[in-house]
Amino acid sequence: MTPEEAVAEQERLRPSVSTVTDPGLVVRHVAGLDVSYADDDRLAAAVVVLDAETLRTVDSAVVTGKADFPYVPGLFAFRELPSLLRALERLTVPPDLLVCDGQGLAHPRRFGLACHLGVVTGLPSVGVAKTPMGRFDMPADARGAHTDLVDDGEVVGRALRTREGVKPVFVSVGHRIDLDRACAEVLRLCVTRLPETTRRSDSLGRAQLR
DNA sequence: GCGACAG
DNA sequence: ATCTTGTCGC
Repeated sequence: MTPEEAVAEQERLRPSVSTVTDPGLVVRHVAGLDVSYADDDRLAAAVVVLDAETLRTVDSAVVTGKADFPYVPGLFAFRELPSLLRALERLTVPPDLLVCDGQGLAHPRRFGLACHLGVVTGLPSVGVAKTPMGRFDMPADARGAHTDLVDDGEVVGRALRTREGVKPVFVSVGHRIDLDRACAEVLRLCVTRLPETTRRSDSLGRAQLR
């Protein structure tokens, strides 16, 4: 797939994104997804499923593969999506929400990895990124404090303080969820700066490469 | 033309 | 993404 075709694919799928939360949505099992890279072109896609209440890991899956698409800002999903989908297929416990390592709507074409993964799977999803794709004012110090993440005049997400005294993370809607709920779900997954879903999938993936 | 640009 | 344990500070 060429970069041009990838962009066309994003524009084709983008209209399917929903920012509405199903009134009956109960998030009991949350999946965290992440991809780790080796020195060569090998990679490991990992997904863990946590009990949202206790934060216990109730399921996980890892797959190895090759990076067949280069890292291009704005086309990040095309590098990680194929392997992440393979890992998701291996789960036994079906997740109610996907927490992705990257942006959702906070993307130049409003279709980051979290949106892509959400639309393709049909599952609610949120993006949690460590660096912003847009401008923001620093939120207050308290855990839970947040400010708008703005790109091109639009509010595309939030800078969320998940822990006092540390840099905020950047939350944006992926699919089938609203921004308030997305932030609430992310916050309850945070013991340290990053959600437990992200931390555990990250360590599972890098362990697989060893 | 120059800088920006998730992981 | 990746290189990476102990250590400084509140």
